[in-house]
Amino acid sequence: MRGLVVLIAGPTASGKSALALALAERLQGVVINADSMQVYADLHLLTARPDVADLAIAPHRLYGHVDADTDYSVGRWVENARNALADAWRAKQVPVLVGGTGLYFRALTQGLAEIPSIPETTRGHLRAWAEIRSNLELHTQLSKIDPEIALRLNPNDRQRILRALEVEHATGRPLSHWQKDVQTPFLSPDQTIRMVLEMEREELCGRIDARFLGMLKAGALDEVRRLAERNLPATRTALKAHGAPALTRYLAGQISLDEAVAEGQSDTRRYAKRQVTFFRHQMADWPRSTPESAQDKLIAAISAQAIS
RNA sequence: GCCCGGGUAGCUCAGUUGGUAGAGCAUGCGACUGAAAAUCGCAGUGUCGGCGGUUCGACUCCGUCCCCGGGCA
Repeated sequence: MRGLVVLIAGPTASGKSALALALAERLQGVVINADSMQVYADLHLLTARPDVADLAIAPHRLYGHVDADTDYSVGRWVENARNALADAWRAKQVPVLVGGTGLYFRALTQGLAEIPSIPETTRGHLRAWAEIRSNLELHTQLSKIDPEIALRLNPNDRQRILRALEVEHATGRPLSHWQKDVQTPFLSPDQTIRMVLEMEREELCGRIDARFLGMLKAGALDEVRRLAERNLPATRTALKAHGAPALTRYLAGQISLDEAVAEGQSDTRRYAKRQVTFFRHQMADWPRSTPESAQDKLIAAISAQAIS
C-alpha cells in the first residue's frame, strides 16, 4: 500500500535535519535519508549526521548503512528508499524524506532509467582501457556508439563519458536508448508534500563555516584519521566528503590545519551553490520556504491533503 | 639614515625593445538519469601605490613621496 510522503530538500547546513526531526516527532513519523554522503557508516561527524539524541526522538532510516568501501549509487539508493517507504507505510508512520541530493529526489519523483547494474569486471576493464586515452579519444569513441549522448556531453566530462561507454559495452544498448524508455516514478505527485528550504547565501555561508569548526571540535579529525587508515582505493566516493581530502592532507603533514579548514569550508560553500542551482532549475515546481516557516507550511499542506 | 627587492583583479602573481593589461585560485552564472558532497561548461572585475615630468601615447622611462620585506649602520 502507498501513503503520503513528506519530501524536504535544501542546501547543506540550511537546517533540513532539524526540521525533519521536528516534523517526524510531531507526526509520529520516520525520517529517511536522501543524502548521498550520510549513507556511509564511516562518516558521521563530517556529514552532520543525526546524533544519538536525535535518533531517540524519532526513528531514522538509511543513515550510515553503507560501508565506505562500496560503490553506492542513485540506483541503489532508490531501491533502499522504496523499501524504507514501504516499511513506513506498513507501520502507519509518515515518512519524512530529507536530504540535499537533488538527483535522489528527482529519481524518486520522476523516475530513473532501468539499466541493469554493470558488472565490476567490465567497469574495471573499461577504466583500465581508458586510463591511457585522452578525453577527446574517449569522446570520439562515444560518438561512434552513442552519438546522441556524445552530443550533449562535453568532451572533458570524463566521468559521464565513461558511464555512457560502460552501459553500451555491458548491455549492448546505448545509454540514450535506455534513458528514452518510459520511466514510471515511484512516487506520484498527489502523494507527496514537497518543500525546498531557501536562505540568503551570506547567512548560509556563515552557517557552513561555523558548522565545519563545530565538526572539528566534536572530533572530525579522528573520524578522518580512521577513514584514512583504511587505505581505501582513491576512487571511493566516501573519501570525497567535504573536508575529508583536506583534513587527510593535514594529518599527513602536507598542509596546515588553517589551510585544511579553509579548504573544507570553501568546498562546502561551492557545493551549496550547486545545490541551489539544481533546485532552482531541476526542481522548479517545488514549493519554497524559509527554515522558520517551513514546518507550519508543511503541516498545513498535510492536513489539506488528508481532507481531500 | 643608507643600500637592495617589491607595491598590478578579493588572494598569489605574469606582463616581450613604451601602443590604456592577463593566468591560477576565490566569486558569480549554468549543465546535470547509477561516483551527484561527484563531474563538467561559461563569465566578470582593475583610478597597474600617490603626485609630477618626458612622450602623439606610460603598468613600462625619469623625479619625488608613501607603504611592505631584507640587509648595512
